[in-house]
Amino acid sequence: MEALLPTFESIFSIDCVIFGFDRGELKVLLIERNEEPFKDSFALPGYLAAQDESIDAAAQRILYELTGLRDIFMEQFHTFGEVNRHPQGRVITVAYFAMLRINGKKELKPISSFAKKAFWHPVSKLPQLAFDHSTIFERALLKIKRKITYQPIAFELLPEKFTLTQLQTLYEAVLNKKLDKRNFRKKMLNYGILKELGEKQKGVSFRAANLYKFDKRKYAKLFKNELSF
Amino acid sequence: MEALLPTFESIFSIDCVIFGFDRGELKVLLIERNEEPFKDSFALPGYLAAQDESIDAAAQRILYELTGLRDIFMEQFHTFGEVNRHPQGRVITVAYFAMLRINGKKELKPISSFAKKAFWHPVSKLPQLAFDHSTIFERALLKIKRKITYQPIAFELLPEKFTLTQLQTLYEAVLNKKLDKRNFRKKMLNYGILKELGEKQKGVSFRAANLYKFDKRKYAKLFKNELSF
DNA sequence: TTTTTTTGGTGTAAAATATACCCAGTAAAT
DNA sequence: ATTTACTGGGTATATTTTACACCAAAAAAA
Repeated sequence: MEALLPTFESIFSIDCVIFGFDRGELKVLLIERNEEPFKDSFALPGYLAAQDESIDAAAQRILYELTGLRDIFMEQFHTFGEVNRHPQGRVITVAYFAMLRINGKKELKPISSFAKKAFWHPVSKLPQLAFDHSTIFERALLKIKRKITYQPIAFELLPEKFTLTQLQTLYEAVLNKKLDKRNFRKKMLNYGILKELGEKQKGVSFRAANLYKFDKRKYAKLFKNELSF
Repeated sequence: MEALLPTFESIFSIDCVIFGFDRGELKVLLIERNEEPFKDSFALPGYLAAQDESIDAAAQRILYELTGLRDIFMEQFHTFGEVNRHPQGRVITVAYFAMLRINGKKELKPISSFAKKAFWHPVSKLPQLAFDHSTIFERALLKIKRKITYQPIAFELLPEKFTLTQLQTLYEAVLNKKLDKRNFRKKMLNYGILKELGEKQKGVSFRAANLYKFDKRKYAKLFKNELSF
């Protein structure tokens, strides 16, 4: 690489806002920092990018190192570049978000010692976060609020098989408002992207609901015709 | 600034996609580069950010230096961070877009010698651009196509007083499809964000059309009530 | 076994919104 | 006077959105 470019001590980092959904609650993945600055504080999983990796690749690597999660589809949504957002220098950060099934299988276990632990925290009553991470989080939340109304990102948060009530509860959690049950069902079923499985919920202490799954093929077809939610 | 952070020869830049509208055609602001790499090529106005300025401020400064334009409201839309997007080193670039009235008053005159000239180019039949600027441009175009359907960004492209036909032509240029005249008018007038001026177009060789202007106050009110296009 | 509790699942009417579609009026130029 | 080029308006239909309430099913408790 030629040294024709002026440089300064700039670095850039990646921060990830990973949303999950559990027991009717919307959650976000946080870490407890193990290094200064903001040692012991809660923060979004994020770290410095390396010289020889694209920002998308950096996002994948960093999320893995801090949480043990691999191959999560993340989407970039905003870059934060205020001069003093990092107390130790000029760091601009590219923020990504993702939606993720929280299930027992995927253990949260930081690989790097940079994070003491990684854990899910309810989106309501979020504590103060390190750096400008509260701002970053708010912006991510706004993003998924908008996006959920025109793209089927919600399904990423649910188990593969889910009931319509679970789906509705999720929408209500993200949008933070009540929805009408009949209209919600009508609308969802009308999109034609749900496949009814003919199976029932099990192990519940009330009438078992029908299970559905998201039908990717039908959605792809819908999308080709330029339709969206 | 303490030197606690690892650094590498990273830099970041800003690129601006400025849209304009003239004679029924959608245009984009390009520069002709005066420095290697890609000397003499066409490119989006863009340059390296400085250490002590936020990325938003850098965007303003860089646009000014390369085109002479000041105080243009720009919105960040994506950050491009492939490893090899710049032949001379690792440069990630934060891309901004803006909508701009093209009118005689604002002269395009690069302040910095980095650009030989700045000029408007029709969006259709755009030439090959330097670096990954063609990709950046495409992404910006997609962005405004979506955005124009739910936010009144179109008015920024028109003169202060405009006719409904001009407005429609603009929508057609951005969306790249024909719209029905009566429905378009009905819809626009229904939003209630246009103020009819009671004036007529002048100097046209056919029946003069009514002039309108965008009513910011009414739009602000609309927006408070969470409505959008 | 009966009752209670809890959730699942469904339809219709009214209102709002979006779509499709054409022709007379006006000004300017010749 | 005629031609040219554009403005400006209304209605019928289809689609989408909204509001709204009750019975069915299953498990748990009595």
